[in-house]
Amino acid sequence: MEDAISILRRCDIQPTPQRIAVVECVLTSKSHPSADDVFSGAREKCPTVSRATVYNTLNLLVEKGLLRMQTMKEGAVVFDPNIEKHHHFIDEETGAIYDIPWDQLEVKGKRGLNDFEISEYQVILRGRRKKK
Amino acid sequence: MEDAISILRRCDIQPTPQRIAVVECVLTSKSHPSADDVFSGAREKCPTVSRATVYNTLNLLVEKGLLRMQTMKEGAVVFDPNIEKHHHFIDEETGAIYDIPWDQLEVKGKRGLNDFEISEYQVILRGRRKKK
DNA sequence: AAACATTCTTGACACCGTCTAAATTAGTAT
DNA sequence: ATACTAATTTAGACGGTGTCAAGAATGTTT
Ligand SMILES: [Mn+2]
Ligand SMILES: [Mn+2]
Ligand SMILES: [Zn+2]
Ligand SMILES: [Zn+2]
Repeated sequence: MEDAISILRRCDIQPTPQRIAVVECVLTSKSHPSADDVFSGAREKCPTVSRATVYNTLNLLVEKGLLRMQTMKEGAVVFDPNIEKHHHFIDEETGAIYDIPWDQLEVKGKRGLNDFEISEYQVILRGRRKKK
Repeated sequence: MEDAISILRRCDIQPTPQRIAVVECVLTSKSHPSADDVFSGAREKCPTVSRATVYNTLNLLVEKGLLRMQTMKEGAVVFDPNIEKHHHFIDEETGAIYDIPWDQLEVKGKRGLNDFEISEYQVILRGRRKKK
C-alpha cells in the first residue's frame, strides 16, 4: 500500500498531519464512509483536526481524482476510495454499500439513447444481503 | 387524468385542500421535483399550506405507493410520480433528470450475485443531453 | 352546543455542508 | 535568527433539508 505522504505529494497537495490522517482513513477504507465517518476516524489519528479541514481535504481528493463522491442514500453523500468503474448494491436493512465488479453486470441498449451523451453510468441494486 | 380527490379517496387519505394541492402539483409533474419545488407549487394553489404538511403528504403518498422517493443528486431527495420501473439519466450541466423507459436498457449478469437478494435495481446514467 | 378526532400550522430542532475571519503553521528572504 | 509572506487550519456562523411537538383550526358526532 502506497504511503499517504507519497499519495499527497504525487497530487501536488502539501502533506500536513491533518491531510495525512484524512487520507489514511478514507483511502484505506474498504467501505463507503460518510464525511462524518471520516471525521471520526481522522480525529483518532489527529485529535485536533476540524470538520472544515476534513471537508476541504475530501473535496480536494475528489478534485484530484483519488476519490469519488456518490449520492446513493439520503442524508449524506458517501466517499468511494474505489475509483475503478463499478456498480453498487445497497442493503436496505443495514444501509451497507457493496461494490459490484464492473464486468459482473452487462448493460445493453445504450444505442437507443440518441438524445443523450453518456459520460458515465452505473447500476444501483437494492435488497438485502443473504446471510449464509 | 384522474381527479386528485379520487386518487386520495382511493388510498384512504382524506382529501383536504392542502393535500389536494400537493397531489395536483406532484402527480401531474412530468419532472422529478424536490420537496421544496412541491412546496412552492402547492403554495400557489393553497397559499396557506405549510412546509410540514407538504412533507407529511409527500411521505404519505410514498407510503401508499403513489410516489417514489429517489436519491440521485446531493442536497435533496426528489419525488418521482412515475412509479413504473424505469431508469434515469441526469444531465450534469442542468441537473435535469430524465426517465429512461425500462425496456430501453437490458441489464444482464445478475447470476453472479448469489450473495444478494435483489429487490429492485436501476441504471443511473450521467452526461449531458444533446441539444438538437 | 359540547365533545371528540383529525388535520394543519408554527416554530424549534438536529443534521449536512459551506463559508469567513482569525489564528496557527510553514516557507522564504534578509 | 528574525522578519515577512503565503498556505493551512480552526472555530463558529450560516443556509438548507427534513423531522418533531404543541397548540390552533377544522370537521364530525352526540
Ligand atoms: Mn457510515
Ligand atoms: Mn428542482
Ligand atoms: Zn464503490
Ligand atoms: Zn423517474
